[in-house]
Amino acid sequence: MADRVTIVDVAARAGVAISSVSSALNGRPGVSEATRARIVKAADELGFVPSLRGRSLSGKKAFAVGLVVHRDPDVLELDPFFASFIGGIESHIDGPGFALVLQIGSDPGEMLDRYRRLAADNRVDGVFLSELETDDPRVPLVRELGLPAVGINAEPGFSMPVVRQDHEAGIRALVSHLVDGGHTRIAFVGGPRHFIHSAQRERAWRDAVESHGLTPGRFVEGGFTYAGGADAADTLLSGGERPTAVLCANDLSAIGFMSEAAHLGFEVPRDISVAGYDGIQLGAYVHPALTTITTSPRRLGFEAARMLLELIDGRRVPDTVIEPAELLVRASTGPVSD
Amino acid sequence: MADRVTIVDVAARAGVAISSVSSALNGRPGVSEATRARIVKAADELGFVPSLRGRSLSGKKAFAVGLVVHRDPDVLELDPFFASFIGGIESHIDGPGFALVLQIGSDPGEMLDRYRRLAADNRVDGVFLSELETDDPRVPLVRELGLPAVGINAEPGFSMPVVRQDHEAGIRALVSHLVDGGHTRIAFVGGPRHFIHSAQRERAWRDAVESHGLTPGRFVEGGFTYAGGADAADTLLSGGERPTAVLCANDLSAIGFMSEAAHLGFEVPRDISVAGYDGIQLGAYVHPALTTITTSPRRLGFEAARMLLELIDGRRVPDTVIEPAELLVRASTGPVSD
DNA sequence: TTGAAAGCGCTACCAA
DNA sequence: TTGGTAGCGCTTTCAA
Repeated sequence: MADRVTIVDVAARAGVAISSVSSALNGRPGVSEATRARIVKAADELGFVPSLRGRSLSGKKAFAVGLVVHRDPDVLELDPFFASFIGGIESHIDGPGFALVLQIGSDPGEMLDRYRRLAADNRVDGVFLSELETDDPRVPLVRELGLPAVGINAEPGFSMPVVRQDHEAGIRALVSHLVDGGHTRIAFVGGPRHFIHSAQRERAWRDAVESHGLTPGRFVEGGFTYAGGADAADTLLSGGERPTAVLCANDLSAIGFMSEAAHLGFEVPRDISVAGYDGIQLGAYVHPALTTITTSPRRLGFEAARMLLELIDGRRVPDTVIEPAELLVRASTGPVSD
Repeated sequence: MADRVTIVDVAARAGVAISSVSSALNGRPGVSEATRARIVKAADELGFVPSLRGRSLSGKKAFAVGLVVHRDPDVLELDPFFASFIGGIESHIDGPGFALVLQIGSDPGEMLDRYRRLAADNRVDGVFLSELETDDPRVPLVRELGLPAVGINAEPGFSMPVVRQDHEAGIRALVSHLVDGGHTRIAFVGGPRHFIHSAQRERAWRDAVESHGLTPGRFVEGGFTYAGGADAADTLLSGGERPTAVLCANDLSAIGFMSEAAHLGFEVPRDISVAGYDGIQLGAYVHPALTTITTSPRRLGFEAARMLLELIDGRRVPDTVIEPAELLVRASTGPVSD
């Protein structure tokens, strides 16, 4: 490995001072066009790449952003969100030369410490807060740490900049689709209620059903997992008043629900319509193909990154709303048959 | 945010030179016990956290390792490997104060550039190379860049340190289990052949089947995906000589295979036994529960991290072999019935 | 417009 | 055993 080319080498080659090189290469004023051109040429010839470390040390920036995923790897295994979300983040931060520091952990206590260490080490210039919970302790923490942060899918009026994808329209469209099909008993398989996005979906379901003059059906917690969805099927399909349709808070629990329903001898959608939320690939392949509401994690990641980099630059950023999640009707929902 | 506490502050408080502080806090010799104690006390009282940047700049280390996932986020969506693998990496690097820089990308050309940039920026001190392919261009690249690297599941005798989990024993056990059940036509649904781990599994299947004096059944490419597994079912179950058992190169394609088989009117395992490879959670919940070979991505991550940090420290490390992948018999395989 | 020099926070070397 | 100091590579201020 050849010795690293430094700003000193460039300055020497261009016959100028290093400060001029710095100014020229960073597009700062105070350098004549001729000099700038000469410096750029020298830098090119030498293959100069500014040292991140030098820049960090003097500029007090890490040129990195952090994402702490608070989730057990086993549960994460089937999660459709993060891979795309991270892809979206990177598609934005790459240009400005930022990198993503990722941490995965399941211990709740330790999680806050991870943010503390990221901040103490100046490892990152800002963080993303996803899977927000009500009274999420990370919110006061990042504030205390002075760590720029962007929240994902929090409520409007949240105490930090937020990027959000509207869920209500999609759920409303789904419920309308079901009501149009003659459904009156529409149940809900929710995620853990302490998650904001979980609660949001439940509320949207209630509101949408009520807006049609109906009473919301039964609610069962499905924990966002395949097994939880299957358990919910056991519960909802055994009891007396069976729903004719069920909306699950995510696709994975909907697929678990369908599988268990089939196992119990019910046919989807003839005996019960099932819908999910997320729009994961798998939903297109299961039998019957899953009706769902398609979200845009990649887009959320991209916008979150854009906002975070602006925050880091010291600018104020308004909340961002991306295109709403959309209803995608496939084969797992249909009209009531009796 | 209060001003950062620096080594200068600690030195002032302890009434010593900063060089002594550095030595004392880094456990280097040349400091008396009394002085060391005084310095530690001062550092504690001040809440001193050494600046990563300062250390990086002067020590020429980034205190970070990199993982570039070369995969389309949509495909990654259901991948069981990376979340656990990353969890394993972190459980080791946390202590030494390293962080993980993650990049996800699907563009093959761009991927090599990512490694180049990670190296040029000195963003990381080393990288993990997973999902190795035959003649993988990353291998010469990291060598050229002088970037320490650890390979995951490559062949013995690979040109860089490797951590490996034996797959042969598990596949042999599975094939024995099938042969014991009277199966003679055992097909294989493979992953893309350019992947080393994919080719390994295929070869192990061939060897195991032949070791029982049988001829390997048909081979179909399932692309490691649910849809690919389903397509493979279409192919294998329609033709004349149907296999009585099929081994899929990963669980996801096995689950797709089972789903499509059911859809085509076949019952698993009565009409055909199906087995996967990986041991993902989902396999426990599908109907029938999937027989599979359980791998240890978390353990691979942990060992890979340990090796990489040693490499970074300039030590030579021998290849590591973790406990072999194990056969887990569930309900999707059974004796031949006719 | 240009250049010199002072940091940024740390490590490591060399003298005292 | 201690302390002083020269880097590490850059940004930024201040003179020239």
